[in-house]
Amino acid sequence: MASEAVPPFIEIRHAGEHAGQEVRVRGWLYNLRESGKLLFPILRDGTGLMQAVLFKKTVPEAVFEQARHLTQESSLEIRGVVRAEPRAPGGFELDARDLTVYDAVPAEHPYPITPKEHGIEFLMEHRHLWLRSQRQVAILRIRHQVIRAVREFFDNDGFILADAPILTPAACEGTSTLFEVEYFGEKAYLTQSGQLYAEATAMALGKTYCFGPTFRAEKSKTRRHLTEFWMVEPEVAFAQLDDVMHLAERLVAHVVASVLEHCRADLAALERNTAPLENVALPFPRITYDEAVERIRAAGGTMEYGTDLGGGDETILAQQFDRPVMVHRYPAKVKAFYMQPDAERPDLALCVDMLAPEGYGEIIGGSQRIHDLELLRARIREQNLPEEAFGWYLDLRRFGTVPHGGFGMGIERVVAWLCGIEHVRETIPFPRTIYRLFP
RNA sequence: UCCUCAGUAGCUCAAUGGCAGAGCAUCCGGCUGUUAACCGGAGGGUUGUAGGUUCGAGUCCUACCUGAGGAGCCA
Repeated sequence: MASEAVPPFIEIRHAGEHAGQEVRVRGWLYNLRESGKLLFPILRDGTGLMQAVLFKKTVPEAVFEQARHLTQESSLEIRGVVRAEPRAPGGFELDARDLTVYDAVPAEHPYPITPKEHGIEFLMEHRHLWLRSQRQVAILRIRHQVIRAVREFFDNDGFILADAPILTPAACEGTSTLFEVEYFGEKAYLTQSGQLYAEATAMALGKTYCFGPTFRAEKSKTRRHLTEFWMVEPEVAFAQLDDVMHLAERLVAHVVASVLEHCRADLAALERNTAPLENVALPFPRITYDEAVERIRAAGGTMEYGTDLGGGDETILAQQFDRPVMVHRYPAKVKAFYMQPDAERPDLALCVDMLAPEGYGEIIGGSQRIHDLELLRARIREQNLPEEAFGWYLDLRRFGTVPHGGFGMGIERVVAWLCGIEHVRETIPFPRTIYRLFP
């Protein structure tokens, strides 16, 4: 091998495998400390952080001078020898021989996000840069793992991915507000759920799921709401409410276990106490709506029977369990038109909400669907929904209808819970909230 | 939509109705092991906008704008 051979580029996460070797690392300057004739640049490459050491006498004079003036987030490449260093964060350090700058951030316009504190408005305004911080990187890695685990779960269980359209002709549920768009002279709406379409694909494929963005134009302004969020929605032919609940708890248990297995370092970076996550094992507790109301009242809540659970009620209830709890059989009148009534108590819907522990609220909502044609038509009329718009949906009950059911799981709420963070806005790269459409 | 709170240097925040300040960031200098390094120095302001009260307003009043927290609704 020629003595002039250029050393290979390595990712920082693999630095430990190259101890004693000369390598090149490229990335962005995370921080730079100076101590006389020593420079300590910390490089960030998306896979980790690594500190390099530049001695004034072991690198060319011009290189040292240039490095001394480097500003935060300048992009660069460092050639050097990897050395085990117990004091370094990753356990390894780079003894620099040379340093090449790709782009020096000008001092007149320094990188706005400094290592100190910032307010949320400023950070949101600079979301495109905020993503580079260690905390955001850790959250996005966990989001990636959640999505990977969800798809792995369904794919390994015989489900077929069959995505629903994002542009739709009418409301899936009459209640929520929709974003309206102009569609070649007609009105169209951004989907708020792929469920109705998933029912059609389930009749074709048996077990299906769709996974994509959904939109709600509600003026909700809380830590649990985005106007654009990602939802995974399985739908299963022949499934009844018990099957839906069992599927939901198996999915959540798998996702939690997968994140615990693959994201230890990221959870640690977020200072997430993983003990509550370790508890998440099957089976999850199941209580009826009636029991939930009793428990909430006994715990000092003031909810009225017959209404939906509020955010505070959910927290009171979830605090009584060490893992997610499933609340089933809500009063039919507070739930969607397509939910199958309980045969023994027709005023109740065969539905289930899963509440995450630690006050993270509802992460799953699902039900057994009405499969009887006449009952479904009656419900559509009762809710004053346009029957003609649901013609294709009613067809599913005209041609070999069977009991079926499914649920929707909000990815951002699951990620927020697993990360132990306050607000869902940090769980998606570019959040859309009622008052923010930028960047 | 409703309720509450906040807007002062690039950022995070101080300033009894009486001279607009500090830390970080940036620039200059010092230091051969720094860990949000440290030490010394410099530059940096139409106090969100428009009115009003007052001898005097960052501070009090009114309206508006922007943002945050919460409620309702939801995943």
